Amino acid sequence: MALLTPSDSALPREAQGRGWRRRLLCAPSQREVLRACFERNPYPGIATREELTQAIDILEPRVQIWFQNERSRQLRQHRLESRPWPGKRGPQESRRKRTADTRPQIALLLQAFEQDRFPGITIREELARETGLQESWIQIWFQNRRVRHPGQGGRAPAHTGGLCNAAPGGCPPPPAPSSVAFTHIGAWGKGLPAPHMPCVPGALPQGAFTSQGSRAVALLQPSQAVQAAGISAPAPALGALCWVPWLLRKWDCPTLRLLGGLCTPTNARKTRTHRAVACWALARWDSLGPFQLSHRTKMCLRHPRPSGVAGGAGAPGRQGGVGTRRWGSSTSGARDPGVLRASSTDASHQAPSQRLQKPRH
DNA sequence: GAACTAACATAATCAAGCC
DNA sequence: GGCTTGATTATGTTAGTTC
Repeated sequence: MALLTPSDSALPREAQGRGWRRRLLCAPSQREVLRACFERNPYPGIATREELTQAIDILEPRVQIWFQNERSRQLRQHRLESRPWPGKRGPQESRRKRTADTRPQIALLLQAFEQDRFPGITIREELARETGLQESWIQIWFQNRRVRHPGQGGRAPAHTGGLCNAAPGGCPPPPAPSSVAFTHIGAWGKGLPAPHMPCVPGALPQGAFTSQGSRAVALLQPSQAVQAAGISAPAPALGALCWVPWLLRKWDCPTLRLLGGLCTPTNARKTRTHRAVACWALARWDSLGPFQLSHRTKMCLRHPRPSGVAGGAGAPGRQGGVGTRRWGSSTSGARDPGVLRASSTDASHQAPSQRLQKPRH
């Protein structure tokens, strides 16, 4: 059943090794099967997806993407019509088995990651050939790698224009633990009092950074953050907020491991100490004013990304249809609201992506 | 040009498996 | 139990295709 009809359009970006995968055009019959399956279960496990792959001749990763997009559409539609989303029903289908030991191939991937953190389809397929791994696995590997090793690797995504994913050439080495002071991510605090750094090429000094990918989080240089917070301590040449999770791991610093009860992820044991991003615990910008000394040693976990905060592949300039959701209105029972989230409902929590416009290209 | 939608991005989380 | 890391989710943007 050869129903795949990729377009014949030119792929100049792919030719450069940075392009997107060629679009899959679902035939009506394929879509029908997918929709029928979606009706039965919008969250198919690997077994079902594999079955679909066999049935309609669409690769499993494409099936997975289709279900992601379809869920997104349906969820949006349900919200618009104020209908409850049925969510997961029936017994949970099993996940894909963890990919076996990939150590032999990792070196090659690391090398590729160093050169380019956002490989296009051509490069990913090339890596897949060389390693014998699936291209979709490589894509996931890069996703996870970018999140967990923000300071490593090469260029920012091509589509982010002037935004950088890290300073050119990656983040600078982290400062010594003794002098660390963390920046404040205004996006998740209330009433960010300080100016935003412009995110245009050349505007950010070495070591400054924007958030991952194109998610244009307003940020401060450490010195600015300290200044804004009224901290008199000398501002270290802190390179990047993106180091924080890394620091948490590497330094094993108890002062960075406080407030375990602040967020209550289901998997708290595994996430509590790692998924932290810098924000000064208890230091509510609006209510407490300048930091008090007692706050300096406290870190809190960042609450989950609020709905409406752009997490997407590109510029924040456009208002997506889903982007108007208020915080705390998650439709997913799986996502932990967290303590901070519960108090984060006012309009000052505007998504950073809505405040910081990325120059379009 | 607008609408639709596959592809891709993120953060957050779950969970397997190793130490 | 702590940690690493593969897999999955929700959500948002980009860009190709169709009308």
